[in-house]
Amino acid sequence: MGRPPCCDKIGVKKGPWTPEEDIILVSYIQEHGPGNWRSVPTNTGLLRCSKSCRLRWTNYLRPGIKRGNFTEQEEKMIIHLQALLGNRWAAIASYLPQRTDNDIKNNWNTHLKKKLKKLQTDGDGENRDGLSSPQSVSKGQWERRLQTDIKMAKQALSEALSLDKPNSLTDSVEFKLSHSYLRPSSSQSQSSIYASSVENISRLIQNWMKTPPKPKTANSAKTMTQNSSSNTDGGASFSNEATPPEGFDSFFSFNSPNSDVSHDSVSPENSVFQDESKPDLRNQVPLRLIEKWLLDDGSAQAQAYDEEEGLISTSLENSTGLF
DNA sequence: AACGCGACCAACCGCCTTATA
DNA sequence: ATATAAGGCGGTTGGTCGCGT
Repeated sequence: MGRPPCCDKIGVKKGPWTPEEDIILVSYIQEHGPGNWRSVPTNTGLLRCSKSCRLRWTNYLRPGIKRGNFTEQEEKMIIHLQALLGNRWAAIASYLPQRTDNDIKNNWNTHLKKKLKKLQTDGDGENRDGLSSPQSVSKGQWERRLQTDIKMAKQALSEALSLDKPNSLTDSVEFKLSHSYLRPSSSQSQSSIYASSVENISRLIQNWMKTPPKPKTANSAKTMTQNSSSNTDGGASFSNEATPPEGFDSFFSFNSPNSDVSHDSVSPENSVFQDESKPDLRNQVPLRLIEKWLLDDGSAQAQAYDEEEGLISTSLENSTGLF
């Protein structure tokens, strides 16, 4: 037979999450780690299906998520990646570690699609800035995708072959960055990571108890989220009535104001979670590969790319006309 | 003040793939 | 090998908010 049944669909709550539910979920994940979503509703008493719990975690509660407006840099990157990968939001999100696929998808549907459309009508479909028009994108899209897939496969293979011996690849900056979470310092095992976060969450709960949200409200969660999304810093997600508890502050303070898309903004703790909920970067094309590809694709005049940030900075510079 | 409308976004839905008994 | 549930993903929906009239 198959697996045991997940969660019976009877009495499953739907709709916006309340702060209480959020805290329960976060506390549980702090203790047990993400994964095994099937057991989450039963173990926490949450009247939510496992799918809903997972979604809430990955799209909202997971540490390291940056909320609020997208930067130009991010938008440009999304546009390029969308042209490259199509509507594969999860894949696109893997290159924007602080953004969720849902976020990117929403941003695309509400902003970027219009921007591109406007650009297309304004520029009469002309390619002024090196950014591919939708037509030109679809024209060579499959060819490009194939090319990318081949590169991905090659890269994955070369990494797999070189895993056992340190070499130039493993010495590279991006390798260190994307693998740093695999080598936690001896003083910081995974369990201790969770433990420290448990402290945070308990403080969070204490503070939250002091200033409980107004009971009304199917909107309390919504209020939280809306406030947080208007906060371009991202991070803490409490309404103004309930001032951000200090625990929350430290727990969700992964996003420095200028840490837009950089990999190294991922803290070790963050990485532990991201390791679970984001695609493993080892299996992704290194950013630089995509970067180079985009450079080839978008603009022949772009020569160098930013070593520090690992972004598609230079090629994207060429599409500043968009914004 | 009331209404309409569009923008925004969290959450749901349904399908597909993967894992497991 | 097969059936079935979990997990993952993209598309869509529905509630809320802000702005203009």
